[in-house]
Amino acid sequence: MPETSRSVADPPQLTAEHRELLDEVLDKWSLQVLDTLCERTSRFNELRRAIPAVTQKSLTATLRRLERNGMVERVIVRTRPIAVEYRITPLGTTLQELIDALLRWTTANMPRVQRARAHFDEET
Amino acid sequence: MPETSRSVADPPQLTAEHRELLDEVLDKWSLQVLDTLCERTSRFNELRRAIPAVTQKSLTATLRRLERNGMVERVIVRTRPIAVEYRITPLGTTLQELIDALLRWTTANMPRVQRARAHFDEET
DNA sequence: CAGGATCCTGGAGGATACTG
DNA sequence: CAGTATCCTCCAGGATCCTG
Repeated sequence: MPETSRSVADPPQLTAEHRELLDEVLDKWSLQVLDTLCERTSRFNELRRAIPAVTQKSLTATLRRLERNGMVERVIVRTRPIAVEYRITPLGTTLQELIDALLRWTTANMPRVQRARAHFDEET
Repeated sequence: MPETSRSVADPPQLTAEHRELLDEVLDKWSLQVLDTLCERTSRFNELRRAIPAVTQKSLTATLRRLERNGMVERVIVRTRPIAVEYRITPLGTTLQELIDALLRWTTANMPRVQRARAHFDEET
């Protein structure tokens, strides 16, 4: 069948829906939150301490977003005062593997990038 | 040496530098620009037509950013009027492979994500 | 054709104060 | 402790007009 075939692994189409999911899940704070939760389940204020630069508002928003998309699970512990634990889900773990691939790529190619930048910046 | 060892593939550290590179290179329009240029070298207005939603300003900014980071190459063709070709670099190709991995992940997991969202949204 | 220059606006996200 | 509720700022990015 002479379909206009692409390469071997047939890269999927980038729709607005996929773009939006990536935005929600790869956003500024999500990477650090997921990274922290991969090491161990944490409570709200533990996360704040693990990620000092995040504000309470942004952390809440990030956790809600990740929870809504099924990346983390929110577990309420009925003590007094209340405690809330955040743990990564299996789906979140698959995402973390992807993020690690991103970080390995940046690490491996940062020198080339910096040379490209230096070259670009010194022109004119 | 009893360093605090991590897992097998030792996931690299997320520094501000790496975060910033990912932001510059995985941004809203970059994915579509890279995707288009992977299929074939294109000129400015070809890109505009390939990505109808992008404004001229945003496309220019995206191309400059990608060029600065060594992902695309800008080739000036001295005709009248002038023509400019944008082609993907080897480094850009490695990035595209990564993006394809992202898209494969979203494609594979979109059903789970949508179930998670439905579940989350119907709770009160 | 391939941009540069301006003006403008929405909405992300910080700071701060309060609460079940 | 784990959030909500407001207010406010800032700037990415769209719309528009102009040019080598």
